[in-house]
Amino acid sequence: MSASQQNADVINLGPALSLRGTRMHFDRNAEIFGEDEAADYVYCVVSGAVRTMRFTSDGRRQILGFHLPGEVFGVELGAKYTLTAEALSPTDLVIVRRSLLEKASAEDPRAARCWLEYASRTLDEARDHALILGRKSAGERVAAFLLGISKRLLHGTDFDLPMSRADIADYLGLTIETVSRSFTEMERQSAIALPSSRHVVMRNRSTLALAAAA
Amino acid sequence: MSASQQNADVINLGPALSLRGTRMHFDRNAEIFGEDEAADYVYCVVSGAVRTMRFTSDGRRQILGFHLPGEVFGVELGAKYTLTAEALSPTDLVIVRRSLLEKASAEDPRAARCWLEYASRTLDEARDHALILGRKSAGERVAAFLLGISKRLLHGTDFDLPMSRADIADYLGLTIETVSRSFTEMERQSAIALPSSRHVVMRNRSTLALAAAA
DNA sequence: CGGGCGATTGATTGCCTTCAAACGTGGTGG
DNA sequence: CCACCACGTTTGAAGGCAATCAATCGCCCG
Repeated sequence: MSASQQNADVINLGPALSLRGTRMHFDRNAEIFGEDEAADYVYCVVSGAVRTMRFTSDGRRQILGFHLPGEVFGVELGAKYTLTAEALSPTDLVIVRRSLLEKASAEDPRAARCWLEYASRTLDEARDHALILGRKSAGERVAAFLLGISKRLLHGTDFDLPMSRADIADYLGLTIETVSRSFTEMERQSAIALPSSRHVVMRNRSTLALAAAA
Repeated sequence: MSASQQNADVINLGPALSLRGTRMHFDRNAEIFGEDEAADYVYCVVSGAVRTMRFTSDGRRQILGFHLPGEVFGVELGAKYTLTAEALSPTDLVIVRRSLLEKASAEDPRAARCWLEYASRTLDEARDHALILGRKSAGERVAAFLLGISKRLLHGTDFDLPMSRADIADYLGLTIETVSRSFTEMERQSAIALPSSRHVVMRNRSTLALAAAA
């Protein structure tokens, strides 16, 4: 499948930072780590997908990010995780002790740089997310979401969404129904096609980009 | 005024990371740095206050954070700033070359740790902000904002807001009118008093905490 | 005293949520 | 093998919360 079989149990944080780890499996909806747990590991998705999220005291959920195959997550800078991670579907991960990452960074400035760049990207994404949540309409949010996701897992013209409408809604600060209606509307505009609810065909990227108004 | 006069031109990123810098002044609404500029400096507010923000292509503004006296901002991990910073009022800052910070971190692991902890806090705040923007009502947002701000600049029972209703609105993803109505409502509930539009008296913190529903 | 800007308040609109029902699909057990 | 059930999704109708439009107020400064 993958070009490099030897990368099976290796996390790649950049050109100068590869770490050998352990393979683990998580069932759908299984918790990978929880808020306030010691942040002793970093993770890389091999197959499946992951959501990270935070909750209000009365149980409302905000999804902060999705993590797709090849992507790293759980790299916290503080001592504890400040969010919760769950598997969206049956998921294989590589986990690496955080201490190994810190050791590598201490020894090699280039490795430390990779780590910083990773953190930088995370922060940048959080800021874009705030812009979407604070200042965009429902249609714009969904369009932006589709563009962002498609950039990460598009092969050819179409792809499968690894998450439900409920997950998308909790990521975009909307309801399931509004997400569904927005999908239908994008389809009506021929920006996408939806042969099934999880399968998205990109029909007109520029229409989508226009609708995202980023 | 301040307890320690000798700290005048020093940025304090933590117990093990103090750096001597240069004092600078910015007028109200002056740009301190802009998106895509080289992130060559880090900043600390001496007096006044600062907003950091990002824009949509059609000009809508999302304020990402406010920075009050004693607080550090502009510590980017990547090569360029990914946001814009402006002075809320006539503001004095201490600026330090980023290279000095990097040098200190390379030489002293404790200094590097301070830097990490700073970045960690920034990311944590961004996540809380996403939760507020995505999943809270107008009243909850304003209550959470007042609690957060008061924790940072409360002396006794009251404080002065350094920012306008428009700034608060763009921070909370609301309109000026909605922010104003929420303030009035909090006042009606005796959670706060507003002798003038910028001056807030904390009357009942627990009412506010209840309204914030965090 | 007049002008300008920010804040408040009121009236109305509209977008998204809520409530409700139907649809489709995948899985299970009869 | 098919019927049935559970769950996720879609669609429809109604309601509500915040946005928009608009007018007034208050304050600072000229």
